[in-house]
Amino acid sequence: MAKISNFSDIEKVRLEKIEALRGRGINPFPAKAQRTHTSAEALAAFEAQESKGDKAKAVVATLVGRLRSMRVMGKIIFAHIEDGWGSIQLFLRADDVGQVQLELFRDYYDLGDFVQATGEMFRTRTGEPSLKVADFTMLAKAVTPLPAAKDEEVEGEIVRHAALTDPETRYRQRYADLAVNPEVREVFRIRAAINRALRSFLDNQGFLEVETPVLHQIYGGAAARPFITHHNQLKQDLFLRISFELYLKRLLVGNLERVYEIGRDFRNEGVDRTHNPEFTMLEFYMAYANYEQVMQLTEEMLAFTAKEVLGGTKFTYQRNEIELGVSWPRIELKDGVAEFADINLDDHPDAASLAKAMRAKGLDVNPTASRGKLIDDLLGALVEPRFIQPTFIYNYPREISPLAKSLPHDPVIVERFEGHIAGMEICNAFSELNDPLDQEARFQELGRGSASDDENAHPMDEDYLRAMRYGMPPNGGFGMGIDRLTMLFTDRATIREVILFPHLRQRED
RNA sequence: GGGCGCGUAGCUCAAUGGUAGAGCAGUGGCCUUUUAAGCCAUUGGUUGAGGGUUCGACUCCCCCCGCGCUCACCA
Repeated sequence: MAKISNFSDIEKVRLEKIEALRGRGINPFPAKAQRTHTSAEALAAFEAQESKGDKAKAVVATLVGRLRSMRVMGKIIFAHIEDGWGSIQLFLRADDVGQVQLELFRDYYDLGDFVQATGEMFRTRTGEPSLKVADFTMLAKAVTPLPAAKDEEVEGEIVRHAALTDPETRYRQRYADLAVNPEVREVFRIRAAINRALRSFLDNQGFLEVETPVLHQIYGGAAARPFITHHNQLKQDLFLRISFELYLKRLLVGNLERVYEIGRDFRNEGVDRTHNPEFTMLEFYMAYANYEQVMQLTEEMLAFTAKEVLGGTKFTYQRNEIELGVSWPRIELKDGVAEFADINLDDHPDAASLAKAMRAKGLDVNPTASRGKLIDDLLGALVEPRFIQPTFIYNYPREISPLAKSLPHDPVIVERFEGHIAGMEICNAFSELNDPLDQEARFQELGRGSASDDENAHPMDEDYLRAMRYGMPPNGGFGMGIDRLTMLFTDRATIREVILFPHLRQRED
C-alpha cells in the first residue's frame, strides 16, 4: 500500500480536478448541503402525483447523494446517485442546464463524489422515474475511486460485476465495503434491529437497563483470560471485563429485581469464525426466577426478536431452515452425551476414567483437564454440533459452573443450560448461586485449579461475596452473544461479517 | 502454534519456465432517453517483501508479512 502522500494515477487526476474546480471559484468541499427529499421520498411523491394524474403539479426536488454511475451521451448525461434510502437516476440535458454546466459535470464529477441536484421528477423513455436536473452542485469530491461495483439486472436478478470481495480489504477498509456493498449495510441494520427488539422485550418485562464498569479491578464471571491495562495516576493495573455477571448480580442485592446490560466483553483468547477479542453480550438477571423460567423466557425473547427483525420465526442459516417459534427441545446433558457420544457419564466418575473413554472414541484428550472440563470438551466435539434446531442442553457439571446453584438432589450438578442453534452456542444461563458461604467455597475450589499454573486461577472477588452476604434473592441469570445471534439472522458464516471493524493482525501499509 | 490454500493494474480475474494481459474504472474523442449504454483510441504493473536456482522466474526453491479454510489452544 502506498503512503498517503503517494497517489495513484487516478487519484492524481482527481486532485487536479479539485484544483480546477477551485480555479473556477467552486468549493469542492462546501460546508452546507440542502435537500428537500430523500431518494425514497422523491420516488414516492412522484408516484403519488402520477396516480393523481396531475400533470400541472410537478414534483420539484433537491436531492443529495453519491454518484454511483454515469453515462455520458453527448448532449445528455444519465447518472445514478445513492443516498441512505436508495438510489435515483439523474438526467442532465444541455437544453436544461446549459452546455457549460453539462461539460462541468462531465469533466469534473466522478463516481464516488457527493453531489446535490435540483429539478423536476419525470419518467424517461424507458419508464424510469428520474430527476430532470436544472441545477447541481458538488458537495464533496472523492479523491480515491471506490472499489467499483456495477450491477446488472438480468431477468429480475441483480448480477454484480467486479464487486469488492476481498475479505481483507473489506474488513480493513469497512468504509469502502459499506459504500459499495448494500447488503453489508443491511447486516448492520439488522444488527441494530436485534438490539432494539431485545431492549423492547426486556423493557416490557420490567427489566431495567444498566451500565456497569468495563474496567475491572478483579475480573470474573466467565472462563476467559483478560486483557490487562493500566491506570497511570492510580499506578494500578486494571482488567477489561470478561463478563458483566458479578456487577449485575450485585444490583439484585440492591433490590433492583430485573436488570440487563448490552455491552462489550473482552477476552484474550484465540480468534476464529465465532470468536472476536471484543464482542457484544446481553446479560440479564431476574430475581425469583430459576433456570427453567429463564429457559421459557429465552424462547419467548428470541421468537419475539425474530418476528420483529425478520418478520417471522423461520429463517435460513447456511442452508438450514431454523424455526424459533416452537418450544425448544430440552436435553439433559448426560442424556445428550449418552446419545451422541455413546458414553454413560455415571460409569466415569473421575477424570482418568472419562479421559480413557474419550480416547477410545478417538478424541484428543487434554491430560491435565478436570472431569468437568472433559465433559465440556466432549460436548463441544460430539454433542453440540448435532443441534441445528434450537436446543437447550441442561444440568452441567459443577466444576465448570462456579456461579451456578446445584440441583437439590445432586451437589455435583448445577441448574445451568446452554442454548444451541446451528451448532453454535448462543446463550448460557443458570439458577444463580446466592449462598455466600457456598460461593466462597466455590471460589476457593477454583483457586486450587486443575493445573499447576496460576494463570487459570481466578482472583477471589471479596466485594462480590460481601454483597451476597447482605442477601441476594434467588435469581436466574442469562447471557447471550449478540454477534452470534446476528450471524444467524443475517446468514453470515463468520463473526467478522457482523462486526463493523473486526480485529485483524496489524499490518504496515 | 500446526496443516492446506491464496496474494498479479483502483476493482474482478487471466497468463505453469520464454516480450505480464482482459473486462470494468481512468484519460482523449463521437453520440439528446441511457441503465454493465455503445463505438474508436489510449494510460496504468517493484506480479505482497527479501533471498536463491536458471541464459531467462508471476511460474521452481527458501525465508518473512498478510488473508482465508481447518486443527489445536481458550476455569
